[in-house]
Amino acid sequence: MKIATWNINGVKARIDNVLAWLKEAQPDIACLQEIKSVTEAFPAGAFEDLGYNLAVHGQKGFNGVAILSKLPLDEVVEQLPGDDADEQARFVECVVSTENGALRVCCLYLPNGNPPDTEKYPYKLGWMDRLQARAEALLAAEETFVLAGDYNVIPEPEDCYAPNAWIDDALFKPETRAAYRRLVNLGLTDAVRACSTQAPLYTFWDYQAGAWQKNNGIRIDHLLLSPRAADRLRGAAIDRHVRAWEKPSDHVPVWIDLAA
DNA sequence: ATGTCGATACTTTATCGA
Repeated sequence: MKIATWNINGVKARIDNVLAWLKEAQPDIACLQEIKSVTEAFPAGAFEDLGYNLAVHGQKGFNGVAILSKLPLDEVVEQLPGDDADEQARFVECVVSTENGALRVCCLYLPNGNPPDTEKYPYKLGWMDRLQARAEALLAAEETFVLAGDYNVIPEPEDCYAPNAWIDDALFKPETRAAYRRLVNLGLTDAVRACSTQAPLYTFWDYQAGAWQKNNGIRIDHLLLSPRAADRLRGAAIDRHVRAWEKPSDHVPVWIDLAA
């Protein structure tokens, strides 16, 4: 089965691209970030017509996430536990039934955190602590799960075009990378890195300064797999050709192929 | 070279977030 993640940068602006990509890629499950829409305004019918069940956690103007799934959604959680005062729509997770048992898919839009000398950065690090706790709880329950989304984290220097230019950025600061390493070191598998011998591998190219034309990209969209999910990993890919389409998102879809 | 987008509001241009 194919599970994808894609920051679409606005569902209203991107609906034609998203539908075209869904028809081309045929993912079983697609985790979308930055829908920039309230739940009520999300174009559910267009996705239901393609055979998808929906779990949408929207917000006015910014953020917003959604899961599209061809399998029925047995359970949906719309909040990352750990802070009831957090009103930003950055998380939705679901459980689906597969031939190999229950699979939990978490769709996350981790805070950007810039500029780092503002309250935005501690919010990002706090959010990463909560994600760590969520992963620990699911591992303790021996669940099979995938954490898919826009992490706004450049894991390693080889994941960006000019590491020295990113040193003070919230996406690459040592504290950010350390928090991401703590998460992975729980025993999770970075699917794209596990399936590739290449570097660099980018998933985002800024709209500015001809970043796409110069291939000045960064790798910030990740699928982290629990051990039981990693055992079923058959492949992973980045659909970078989508960045060359008309009116593209600044991110491209990233997907994995799991056995059954 | 902070060079581009998308969404919002007491809109028709400035702002915010990325």
